Amino acid sequence: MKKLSRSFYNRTSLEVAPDLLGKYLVYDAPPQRMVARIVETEAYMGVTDKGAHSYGGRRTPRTDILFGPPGYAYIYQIYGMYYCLNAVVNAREIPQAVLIRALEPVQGLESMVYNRYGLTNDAATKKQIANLTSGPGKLCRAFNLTKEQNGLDLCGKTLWIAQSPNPQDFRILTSPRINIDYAMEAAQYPWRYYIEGNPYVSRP
DNA sequence: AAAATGATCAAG
DNA sequence: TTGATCATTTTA
Repeated sequence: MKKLSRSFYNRTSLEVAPDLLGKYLVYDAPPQRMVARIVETEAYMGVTDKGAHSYGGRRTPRTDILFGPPGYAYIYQIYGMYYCLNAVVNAREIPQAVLIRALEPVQGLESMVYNRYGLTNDAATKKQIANLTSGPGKLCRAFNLTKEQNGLDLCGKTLWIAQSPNPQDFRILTSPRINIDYAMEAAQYPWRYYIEGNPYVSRP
C-alpha cells in the first residue's frame, strides 16, 4: 500500500476531503498495526469558513498547526472526553483541514476492540463491532489517538494514510456537516462526504 | 432527551 | 481569572 505524499495534502480541503474516501488510515502502534478504510470526511475551509477552528485567521496554541505545512495530524479534544482526528491540508498560512469522521476496520481489530471496550475480540458483540469506528470520537478511541499524537507527520512512519489496493468502486454522497449549528450559513454547505451504503458511516 | 466532562479561549 | 462553549457518545 502506497503512502500518500505531501503533495496529496497540498490542495484545498474541498478537494482533499472526497479524495480521502476509500483510502486507508494506518497507525503503527505496538503491539499491533491498525488499518482502517476512510468512509466519511468533512472539509473545513479555514479563514472564510465559519465552521472552522481557524475561521477569521484565529491563531491560538491549538490551531497553530493548521497554519503549518500540509500532511500533519491535527488532533483536538472535544466535549472534555473525546478526540477528533484531522489531516492538515493546503499550504502554509492557509489553515485548512479535513476531519476524519468514520472508518471501516481492516486490520488490527483486536487492538481496536481492546482500546474501545477493554474486551478481547471474541467477547465483543456484533453490535459493538459495528459501533467501533462509526464516528470521529469513536475512531480516535479505537486507534488510541489523543493529544499525544497531535502534530504527527502523516508522511512519517507512525501514522499515515495509504492508497487503496482496490479500485474505487463506490459512490460518494454529500450532506451538510454535523454539529456545527453555530456556523450560520456555512452550516448548510454540503461539505460532508461519505461512501454510499457503508455501514460504518456515522449517520446516513 | 439529557448527562458526562474538561480543555480552550475571549472577555474582563 | 472566569465562564461559556464545544467538528461527541452513551444511556435512558
